Amino acid sequence: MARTISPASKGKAPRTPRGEKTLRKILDAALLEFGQRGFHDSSIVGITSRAKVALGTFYTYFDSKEAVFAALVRDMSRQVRDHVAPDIEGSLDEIDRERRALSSYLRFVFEHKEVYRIIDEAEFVDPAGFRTHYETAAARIVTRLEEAVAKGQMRDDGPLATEVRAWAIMGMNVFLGLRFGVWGRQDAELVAAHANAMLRKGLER
Amino acid sequence: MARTISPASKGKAPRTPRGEKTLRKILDAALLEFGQRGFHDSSIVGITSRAKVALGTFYTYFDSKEAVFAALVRDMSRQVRDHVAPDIEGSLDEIDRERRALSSYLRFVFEHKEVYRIIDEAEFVDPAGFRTHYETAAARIVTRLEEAVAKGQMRDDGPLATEVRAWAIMGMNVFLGLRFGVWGRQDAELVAAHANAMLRKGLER
DNA sequence: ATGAAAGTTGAACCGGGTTTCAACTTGTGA
DNA sequence: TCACAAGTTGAAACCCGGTTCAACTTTCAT
Repeated sequence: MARTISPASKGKAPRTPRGEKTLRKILDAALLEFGQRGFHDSSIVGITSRAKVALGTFYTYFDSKEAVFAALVRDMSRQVRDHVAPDIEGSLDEIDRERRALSSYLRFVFEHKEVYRIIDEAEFVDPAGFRTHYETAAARIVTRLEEAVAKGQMRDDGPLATEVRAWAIMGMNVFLGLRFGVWGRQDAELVAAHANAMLRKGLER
Repeated sequence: MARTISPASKGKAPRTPRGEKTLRKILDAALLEFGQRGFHDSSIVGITSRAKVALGTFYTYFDSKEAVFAALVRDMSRQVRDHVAPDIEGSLDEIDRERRALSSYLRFVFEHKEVYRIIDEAEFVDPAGFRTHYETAAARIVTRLEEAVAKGQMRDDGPLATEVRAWAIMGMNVFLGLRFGVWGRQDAELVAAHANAMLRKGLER
C-alpha cells in the first residue's frame, strides 16, 4: 500500500528519512485502527502499538487524535480520485464515462472498505474535510457533464439541473458502493451497467 | 413535535403517565443534544439538563447512552417514513411517485436537519439500526418499482436491475438532501423535478 | 387514609484514554 | 571525532463523562 506522505499537523513535518518512515508507519496503522474500530473505539495506543512505536512518538507528528484522522481523510480522498481518474480515460462517450467511473469506484470499495468507512465518519470527526471531499468530487462530475452538453451528448437544462444531476450521480455511486461493495458483493461491471442504463435512457416505458 | 413513545430499553418502559411524560422529555432532549453536538460530544448530563430531570432519571429508562441513540434512530426512521407516505398518494404515475417522494423527503430534511445527522451517525453508533433503516427504505422503493413494471410503466430488466435502481434512487435522494437541504437551500419541487426528469428520460440526447 | 409501587435525585465511584515531558538514543555535518 | 539537531521513549499527570445506588418523593389502588 504505497502512499506519499500526507502533511501532518502544522510545524510537525518530519525532517529526516527516519522521521518520514515513522510518519508513514503511523498513518498506515491509523488507517487500520480507524477502519476496524471506528474513530471512538480507536485509541492512540492502538495506533502506536500497531505502528510499533512509542506512545509519545505520535505527538511528534500530530497534535491530536482528530488531526491524524483529518490527515487520513485528505489522503483517502486523494486515493479515490487517483484510482478512478485513469480508468475513465478513453470512454466511448461522456455518459459511458460515468459508467466507468462507477465501476472503478466499486472496485476500489471492494478492496478498501476501511476507506469508505473513514470518509463517512469524517462527517462527524472532520466535517470540513468531509465537505471538501464531496464538493470537489461533485465539481469533477459537473465538469464532465458540462463537457457532455458541449459535445451535444446530453440535454442542457441549465446550471441547476447540472448541479442536481451531479449530486444525484454521486449519491447513487456512494449508495451502490455501500450496498454492493461493503455490505454485499456483486460484479462491479454488472451493477455499473444497470445503473448507467438507467442514467442514459431513464426508467420510462 | 408530537411523538408517540418509542420503546426504551428492555424492561424499562414507563408504567404511569408521569413516567411517560418524563421519557418523552428525555427523548426530545436527546434529539436536540445529539443533533447539535453529535454522539460523542453529547453527554448524559447534557441530555438530562436539557430535559430538566436529574442525571439518575436517565437510567430509569435507558441502559446506556447508546441505547437512547438507538431508540432515537428507530423513532426518526419511522418519522421519515410517516412523513413521506401520505405525500405520495395519488400520483400521476409510478415514476411521478418517486418525484413526490423526493420532494417530500427534501421538505422533511429542511425542517429536521438533526434527523438527517442522527441517521447518518447511526452508521457508527448503531450499525444495526442504520442498516435496518436503509434496507427497509430500499425495500419500499423496490415494491414501488415492481408496481411500475407491473403497470407497464417501466422497463423490466430483471431483479438485480430493480435492486440497483432502488439503491441508486435512495442514494440520489439522500445526497440531494445533504446538498440542497442541509448545506444549501433550494426549492424542493424544483430539485425534485430536475432529478425526476433525469430518472424518467435519462440524460441522453 | 395508607402503604406499596413507581419515579426521582445527585453525590460519588470508576475506568479509560489523551496529552505532557524530561531523559535517552540516533544520525549527521563540520 | 564531536556536538547538536532530530527523533524516540513510556511513565504519569490529567481530565472527563458514564454508571451506580441508597435515600427520598409522588402516585394511586384499595
